[in-house]
Amino acid sequence: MKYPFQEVESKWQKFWEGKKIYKTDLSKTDKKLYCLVMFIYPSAAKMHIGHWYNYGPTDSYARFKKLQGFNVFEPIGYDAFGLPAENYAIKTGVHPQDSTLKNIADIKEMVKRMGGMYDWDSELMTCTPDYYKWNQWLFLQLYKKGLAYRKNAPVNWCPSCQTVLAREQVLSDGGCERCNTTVEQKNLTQWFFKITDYADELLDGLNKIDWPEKTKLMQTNWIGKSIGTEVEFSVEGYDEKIRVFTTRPDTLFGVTYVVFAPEKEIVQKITKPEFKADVDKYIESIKSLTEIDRTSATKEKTGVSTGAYVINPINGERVPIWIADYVLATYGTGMVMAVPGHDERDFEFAKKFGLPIRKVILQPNTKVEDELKEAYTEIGTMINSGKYNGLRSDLGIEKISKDLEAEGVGRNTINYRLRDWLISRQRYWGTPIPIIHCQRCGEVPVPEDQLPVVLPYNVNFKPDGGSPLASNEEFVNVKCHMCGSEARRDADTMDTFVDSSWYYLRYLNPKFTDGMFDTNLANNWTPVDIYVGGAEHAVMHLLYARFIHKFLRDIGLVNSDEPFAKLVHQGTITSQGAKMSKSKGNVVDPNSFIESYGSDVFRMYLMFMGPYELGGDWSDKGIVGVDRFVQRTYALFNAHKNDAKENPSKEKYGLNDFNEVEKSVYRKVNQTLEKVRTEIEHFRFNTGVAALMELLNELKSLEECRKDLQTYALERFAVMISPLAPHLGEECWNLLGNEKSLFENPLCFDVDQNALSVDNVTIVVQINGKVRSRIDMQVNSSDVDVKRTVFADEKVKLYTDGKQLLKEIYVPNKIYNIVVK
RNA sequence: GCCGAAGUGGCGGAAUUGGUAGACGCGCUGGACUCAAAAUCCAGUCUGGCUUAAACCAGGUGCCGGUUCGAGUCCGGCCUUCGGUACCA
Repeated sequence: MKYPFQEVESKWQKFWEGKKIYKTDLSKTDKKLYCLVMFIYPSAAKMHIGHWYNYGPTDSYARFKKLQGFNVFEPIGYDAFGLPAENYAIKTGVHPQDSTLKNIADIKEMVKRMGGMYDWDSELMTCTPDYYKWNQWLFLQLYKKGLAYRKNAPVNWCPSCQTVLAREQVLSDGGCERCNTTVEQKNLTQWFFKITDYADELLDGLNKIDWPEKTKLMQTNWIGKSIGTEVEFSVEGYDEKIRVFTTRPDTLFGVTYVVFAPEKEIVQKITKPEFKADVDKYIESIKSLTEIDRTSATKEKTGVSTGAYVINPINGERVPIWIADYVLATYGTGMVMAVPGHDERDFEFAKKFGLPIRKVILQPNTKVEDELKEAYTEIGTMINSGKYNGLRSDLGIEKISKDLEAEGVGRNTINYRLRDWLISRQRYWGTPIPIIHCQRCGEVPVPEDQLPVVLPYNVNFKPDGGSPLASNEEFVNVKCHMCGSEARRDADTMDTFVDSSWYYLRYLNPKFTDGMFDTNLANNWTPVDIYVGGAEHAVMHLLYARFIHKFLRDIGLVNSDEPFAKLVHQGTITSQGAKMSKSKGNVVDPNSFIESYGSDVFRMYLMFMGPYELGGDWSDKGIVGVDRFVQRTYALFNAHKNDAKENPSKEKYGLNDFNEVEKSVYRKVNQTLEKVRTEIEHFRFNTGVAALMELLNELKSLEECRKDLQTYALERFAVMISPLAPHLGEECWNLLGNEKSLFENPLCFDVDQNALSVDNVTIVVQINGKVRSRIDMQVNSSDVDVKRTVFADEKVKLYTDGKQLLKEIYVPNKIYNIVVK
């Protein structure tokens, strides 16, 4: 009889739902385990393969932990605000709220069909006022502490999405993270969250969390902490002093010019009249360049002289001021000292414009008079550096830095690459920013008791350059809370990454009305024990959430430093070598597989495909293998109906109770218990499934075993397979005659360590490193016995007779290596 | 350019601290069942050599070299692919 997956799956789904087996009692914190998967972005009505790959295995992990007796909390929800819904609305006229709610309903049905053990009482969606109210409240707390502020700055503008983007949301090729359109630079007044205040802590905290090294490294690089010195130069002919940031004060004697970012205001002031025309022309010319062109490291360097000079504080030398676009206005002071001898960029620039190159660091094993063919950027001996000559340059860094500080012309400084998080968006489908702009009072926060600022349903969300909310008079026009005069609401909405920065806290009680979330529960249940999601969030969501968590801790709402104790990235499933996308037409629809094989088979196949962290290219070639495995499993249990009732097994047996076949089965069952446990524990589902397949193969000899051992084996098999194929597992368990559901009464069998021991081992005999023979010995035979047996072996004799014995290495129970000449 | 990960049969992929390379599955080949097919079951399946066959021998984990009794695993130098990053001073 074929496994009737439709019937079985819906039966157990109804059972679980009816018994509320998914429900977690959060008041019990003993053996608590918060297993979280990144919530769903409901931009389409269907769950695609990527969702299944993310949620299925994670749910299996959660179920496995539940069977082990953990009090598992596994919630799910919807990251419901965002651009795709709004773009869809622009195209079709369907309101984002309507399409989103519809999508969520469809997705929810699919998630249930998958057999996820989600706590539906904790379900949340970010687009409801009772959720986003707390985004606004969070904003106000940040605002109070000066961590939410508005400034005019050059920002990334996506002309297609018609909104600004945070820097994290611009791809490395300059494209928009959502739509790939090349972003433009614009000077706009925008809202920022001051994540940079937490830069150091975000860096240090990485040491305390169990995350993939690669992800931590990405965050480290993104934060880009750089320790250096700010050196003050005076501008010749002006009272003005300028400061440059350098990590190499040891090369200060090698400065032959300085470079300002062209957009620095001071450029206008210090440029000599006869250079003005060229300078203006240059500034104009770079305006037409895109950010990518401008910052491309492969682009040839350009720049012009201003005709002005600064004085080098270390030696009083006069060096020219140039402007060049390779100096970024937004990093450090926007001005750098140029040391062409020891900096690649400066070298290239100096070569091109004929500026002097001075060697001040001597490369070991080279001569002072050797010409520099390229910039030497490593440590060496200081030369041409006055009283510092002969000093090792890394020591020179400290020494000069100290001396500059003593002279009052320098100080130690730390710079970060990290910028503040730009959170305002000129779009409709998001959280309104709780600020009003009063003609008299200026920026006024909406009082907390007036939250939420509700997102109006009726707006013109067509993109015409401005924020859609701005055209909704009813929304925008308000009286100032301070003075009562006419005011306008801020018409921007928040980046949806604000929503996802704290949702894991809200899950604990999404109906909580006394605050953002229940602090008691949060203190007991966070940090999240295991968090699973895509690596593409490494420097976006995963950085933002850490920042917000630390802020919430600082205002006393949580007591932990980090939101996610352990992080696992699932790999990406591609299709024909490319990311699945509608535009490429390579999207694989999981539904057809669910319909022909059922969700257990599909889930298990996704796990069996390969290492979870690796993902891979989709192919359905092997799914029949998993299906066969399921069919054989079902057939086996069907042939053993009520075995557990009729022939109950003991908890444990002695190996002496068995004949050889029984011993072998008993051992294999226990080896598999051990194997499956460690594999699932480490998210190595592929080898976990393989171990169960091996066991099933071994169980071919089950009929030759005594009846109670059959029960012993089958019960354990059912329990092991149930996290991976939950419906099948329950069904098998039930077929054996067990009355209580596995997930209703979690159960986990211990490994009989005695069964893991073996009587006999095969010892491989190598001669000069080549395998020449194998001998079977009793386990832990004495070295003498092993040696005697080895040398009695015909093949060994063949290779050793008449040869000189040089060496013997015996690795007990494994290998016997003989070296002969 | 820099940083990181990975290269193993026809395919997806296994291989504790260096210790029998190719688990498990797909595919393929042969057989059983069948009037026949599908499904299922059984056997075989890294490559080459020699064999009716088995046994045996040689080679083999991207390439070149090294360490070691022994290397997919460690070290040095390359090549390729995929992620991240892009003049951050």
